[in-house]
Amino acid sequence: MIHALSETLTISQMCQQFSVTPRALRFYEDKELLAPARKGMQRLYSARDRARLTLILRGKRFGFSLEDIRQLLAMYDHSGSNEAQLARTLDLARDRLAHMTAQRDELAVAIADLQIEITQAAEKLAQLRTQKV
Amino acid sequence: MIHALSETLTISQMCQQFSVTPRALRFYEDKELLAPARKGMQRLYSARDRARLTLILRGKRFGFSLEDIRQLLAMYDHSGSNEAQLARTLDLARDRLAHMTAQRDELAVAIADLQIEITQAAEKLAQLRTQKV
DNA sequence: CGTTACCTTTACGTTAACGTAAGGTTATGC
DNA sequence: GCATAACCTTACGTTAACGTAAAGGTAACG
Repeated sequence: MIHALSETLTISQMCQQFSVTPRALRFYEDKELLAPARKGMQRLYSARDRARLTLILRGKRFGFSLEDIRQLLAMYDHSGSNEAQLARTLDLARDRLAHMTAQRDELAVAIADLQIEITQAAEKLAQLRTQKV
Repeated sequence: MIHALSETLTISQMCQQFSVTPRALRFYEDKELLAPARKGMQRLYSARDRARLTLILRGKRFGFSLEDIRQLLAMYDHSGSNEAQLARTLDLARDRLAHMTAQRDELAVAIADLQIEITQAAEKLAQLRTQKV
């Protein structure tokens, strides 16, 4: 059987792949964002753990707190298979989505602004250089 | 003369307009992100200060540190009117731009992912509700 | 059998970005 | 003329997200 995707990684292998420290991974576990399996004392990270870590790091880049991310992950788990849970979780997801689209829109504006600044600065620099000649 | 845009605001007026605390404004000043004028001891914030604060808060929403933002603001000042300064500043701006466009692209992916999750969750919820009937 | 590599836990230290409390100044209303 | 509001400075406290050091277990290698 081929099980490449279900292969499990040690903590140092994870650190290499994701460019994080062991301390960070243990910290995320402590905060209940990850829950790797154990072989004796040793942590073993599954494909699911890797997927979760991807989401964790992504969330961080978007300025979410670890607590925010923990809730998001709970949603990706659709952990509440009962109706009330699922409804609450869906609300939270829609909030996040609104937040992210707002962020995307603002980011577009910021990028445009910055591009204008860059163009102007580049022109000014070109002027300074031709004047020298 | 009409000078509505050059009117100056007190710290509490600033706090209202931008939904920040006085402590935050003083903190930003301490870190050299703002430098409002003074009338005696009292801070007076100009239109330029307001523009800078807008950029500060925007930067924060994008996960930049205050130190990052301080450098960005120095760029918006095009403070180095000498060639070397301007060139360095332009490099920094292009770095930021690259970072922001990367962030935008990743955000687009994340939004798409989340939308799929939401759709699936919504369907599941609908099922749960029709089953009840 | 020792040491090297990799893992573990516990626990105190650190940085950023403010919060909060204490104590003092200035303008305004009554 | 004094209290109230709005400002100020100084300084210690707090939270998040780890860093780092200490002390120890285990498996393989020579």
